[in-house]
Amino acid sequence: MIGMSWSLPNNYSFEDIEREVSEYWNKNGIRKKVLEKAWKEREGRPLFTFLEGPPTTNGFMHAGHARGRIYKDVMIRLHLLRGYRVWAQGGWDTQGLPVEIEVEKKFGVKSKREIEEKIGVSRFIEECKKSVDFYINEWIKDNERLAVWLDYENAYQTRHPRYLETVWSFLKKAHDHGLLYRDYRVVPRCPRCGTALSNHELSLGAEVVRDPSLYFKVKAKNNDFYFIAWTTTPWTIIANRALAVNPDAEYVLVEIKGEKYLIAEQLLDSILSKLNVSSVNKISKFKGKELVGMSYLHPLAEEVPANANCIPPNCTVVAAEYVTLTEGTGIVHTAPAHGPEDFETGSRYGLQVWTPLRDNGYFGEDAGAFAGLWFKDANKKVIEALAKKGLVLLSEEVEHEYPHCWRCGTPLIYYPSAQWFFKTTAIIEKMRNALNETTFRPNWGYSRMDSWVSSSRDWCISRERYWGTPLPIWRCEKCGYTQVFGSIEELEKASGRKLEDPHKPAIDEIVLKCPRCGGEMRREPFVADVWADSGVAHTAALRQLNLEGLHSLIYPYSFALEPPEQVRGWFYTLLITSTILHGRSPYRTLGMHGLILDSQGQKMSKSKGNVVMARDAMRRHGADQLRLFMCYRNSPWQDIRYVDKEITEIGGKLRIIYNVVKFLVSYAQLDKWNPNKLEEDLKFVTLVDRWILTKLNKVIKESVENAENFELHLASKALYDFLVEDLSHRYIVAVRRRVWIEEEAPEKRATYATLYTVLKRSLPLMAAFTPYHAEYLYQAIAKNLGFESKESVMMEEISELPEGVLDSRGESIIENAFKAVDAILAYRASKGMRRRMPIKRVSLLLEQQLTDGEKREVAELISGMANVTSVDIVGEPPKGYVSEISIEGGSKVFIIEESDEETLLLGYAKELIRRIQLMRKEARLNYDDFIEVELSTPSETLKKAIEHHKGYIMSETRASVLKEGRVDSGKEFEIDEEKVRIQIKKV
RNA sequence: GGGCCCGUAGCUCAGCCUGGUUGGAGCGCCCGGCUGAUAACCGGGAGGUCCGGGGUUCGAAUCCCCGCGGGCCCA
Repeated sequence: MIGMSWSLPNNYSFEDIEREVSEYWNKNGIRKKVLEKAWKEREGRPLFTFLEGPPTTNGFMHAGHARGRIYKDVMIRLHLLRGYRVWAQGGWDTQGLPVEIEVEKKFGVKSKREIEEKIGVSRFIEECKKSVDFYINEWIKDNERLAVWLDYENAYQTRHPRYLETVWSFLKKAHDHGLLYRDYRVVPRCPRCGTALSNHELSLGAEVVRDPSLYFKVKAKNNDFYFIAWTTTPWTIIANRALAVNPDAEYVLVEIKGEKYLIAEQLLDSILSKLNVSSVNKISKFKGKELVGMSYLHPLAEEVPANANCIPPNCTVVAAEYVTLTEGTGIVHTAPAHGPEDFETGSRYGLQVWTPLRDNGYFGEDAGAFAGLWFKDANKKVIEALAKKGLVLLSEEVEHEYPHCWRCGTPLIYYPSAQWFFKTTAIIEKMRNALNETTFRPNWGYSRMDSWVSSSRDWCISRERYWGTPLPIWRCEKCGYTQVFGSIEELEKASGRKLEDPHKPAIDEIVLKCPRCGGEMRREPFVADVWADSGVAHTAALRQLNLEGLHSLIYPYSFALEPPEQVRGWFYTLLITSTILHGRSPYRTLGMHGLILDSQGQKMSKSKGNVVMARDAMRRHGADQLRLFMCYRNSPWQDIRYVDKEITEIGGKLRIIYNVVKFLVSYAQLDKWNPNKLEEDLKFVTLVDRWILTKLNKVIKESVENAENFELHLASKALYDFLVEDLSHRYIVAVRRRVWIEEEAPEKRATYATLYTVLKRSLPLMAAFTPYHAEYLYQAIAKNLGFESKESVMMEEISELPEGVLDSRGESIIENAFKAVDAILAYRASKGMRRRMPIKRVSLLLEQQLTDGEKREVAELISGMANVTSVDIVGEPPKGYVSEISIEGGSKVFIIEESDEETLLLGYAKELIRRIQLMRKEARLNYDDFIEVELSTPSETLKKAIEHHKGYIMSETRASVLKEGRVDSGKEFEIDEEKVRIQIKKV
């Protein structure tokens, strides 16, 4: 346990660290302070304004959400640390079907009728509000745990009156420009939810399903042949009103088994092979347009009364360009009520838009034999009825994509109804121009979004539901005159009523008098598509706070970040509304991030049950490990597999960094070193110190620049690999002998000063990625070494990036020295020599010219790291040597002499030291405890080693007494088959 | 049918934009070593038709074209 101490115990625990930091932040309101300072005290600084894509408040945060939020936070922190003036308002998507469905589940109701009859609209809406409150609260908890620093206190909520007013002003402006219209149209509809869906919602819920693939015969009227039509939705045949052909295609009349069939020539072979018919007699041939106008007998005339007496143009052949010859028969069964294209054809030819299907998905009484059936269940009955009359040519099944409700999974139907539309098609070019101002990360996002925008269709913005932004549209029942209100105030003025809450049901009570005919005007009974809610965030978020005055400063937002599916969702609706309200793109840079897959590479989904919740991931790994994993593992825009082992592995870097800090703090404390005389101490730096300081500069620059380009994988790799590989594995290994010196030494001061400098400058950058660890280590250094720290590492600034390389010469010398060390170690390994056994003499030929002092330093470094008794730095190859190893350019290592008796004895002395150290560790002695050592060995070699190196052994092991004698307790070891028994005792 | 992304060691991925010495890292595996911050680490090894095929070039994992496979999206 750490407690609020900023201590550095031996048993590293990320749980303890994160708990303590979390308490510290909460107790002192650090998040709020940092964000406030970054806005209020940085006037005139470069701006970074972030637009939060509001999470829907209908469930908990899962790993995929967490990934996006981590990146958002890293970008925000980075800009905070870089000294930007930062705007980071939170936001919540609080209305719409997703919220309603959550509440429906709670009540166990499944249809709109049940909501209205069992619960009542008013109570249902109250429950929606409560549910939203609950989930916002839970999300904030997870966000705080994840250390996502947004301003939650001032977060926008789409349900707020001043927020949803902006949806109204958008609609009003659209209406003023003639871009809002009511139309009777065939739209995708969820029969369960009882509402129409927009086209972009349609694409959210496509599923592969098995459906009938029915080839059926339609008897020509006053003729002896059959049209062959194909469908995967036999239930729509009930509402059939025409057969469509491609006017330019060729059709043939063929005879099979005594019957005559009409079919597209190009598709004849594929049909014949399905029927197992090898050859046929082609009777005659027609162009599609020659068939137009021919009448047929409705295939379900007997079963459905309304189909019995079709009057042309109903039940005739019509022409349609969209009829393709890639599948089916080239003759498309057309039901104007159940397909958008069918509807268009229907209105061109004046076909009846007729259906006995009700909008709840069940057939009504007028469906005759099919009355009361669920539309999907009617498939089977229709096929049976046709079969009975011999009208089925071929009935099989096919796997294909069919649209389903993206929230409840019910198969959708196309259904005619009156809806409100925004004329997106009229502003496509404006939107594309606006989009030109936006940069994408990665930049292929641009072409993706541009092509989506280019193919825009009009946006069905009305939903027949309860909990949402009410459409502010009043329409006269008598004359159809329409009025759209752009604000609550406007509506209040017109109605003379105060509106406490602009939601349903209160708002529906407002009835206005028609200014044109004096009739009664009632509100159109719709709420707005939720995508319109979040889609006005660029303006509504400030309006909610009564901060419209800041709009010109904050808008267009610097940055937003979401998964690429938002190209057709939020990014898209933001662009639409922004183009209408302000004539430009609402965001300067858009980032996109990839998915989280499960460990098998499968997409996470509720149905598969493989979803990882954010809080579970954090319970297991902590926030920082998860954050680092997300940043380090892969580029932000590629998918990542969630694998526990890999999170732990990458997270392990944090432990190493912890230990680096512990190394500095524990030795500096022993030496009572502090950074008061930092400048002075830095004057003592040697080559290896300069090497790490130079690298530090490079790395900070590289990391920050990559992060600013949203290449967080490169940014985090640069920083964390530097800290782990260069600082911990190289630098500390190289210099640790210095801190073991127990007297005042300039190189020791230099080491502390260097380590301190590297950490002090790395930790603020680290705070962007792993804020808990950065804060803890920052405070730990401050409290234990005593420097004047900021209240939080997040208040530090990385405002200036170092320019260029400070010391390339020193850098290359040290790099070569390290290579020489590696080469000697490799040589040793190839000879089967133990590391502890010293090599007698080595010469290093370096390309660079070194001063005597530098030579001494490099020699010492190599001697220590590679365990060589004597190292010479030379200018030309030595006369005699055992082995020559090239390292880089012209630099070479020469092994002059491997060993002699003296090094052998020294080696044995080191073996003994090692074993004594091990015993010290096992006895849990402190670094500065003194011991008495007693040894006994029959080995002459070991005895000699002890004799020759007594002082060395004693000083290395902090022994005040070292003697040979009879030892019967302690521990026995074997060194090269020589036995030795050692006993230690604390003094 | 169209658009976008991806295909490099057993696994996860860098490198590709701006072509150039024997193509890298981490993990895993085998062998050896080391361990007074570091249940850490160090050295060596095995393991690759850089998806395939064409082209450009003195030279292609990298640029171009055509395929194949996987993913996302649209139709």
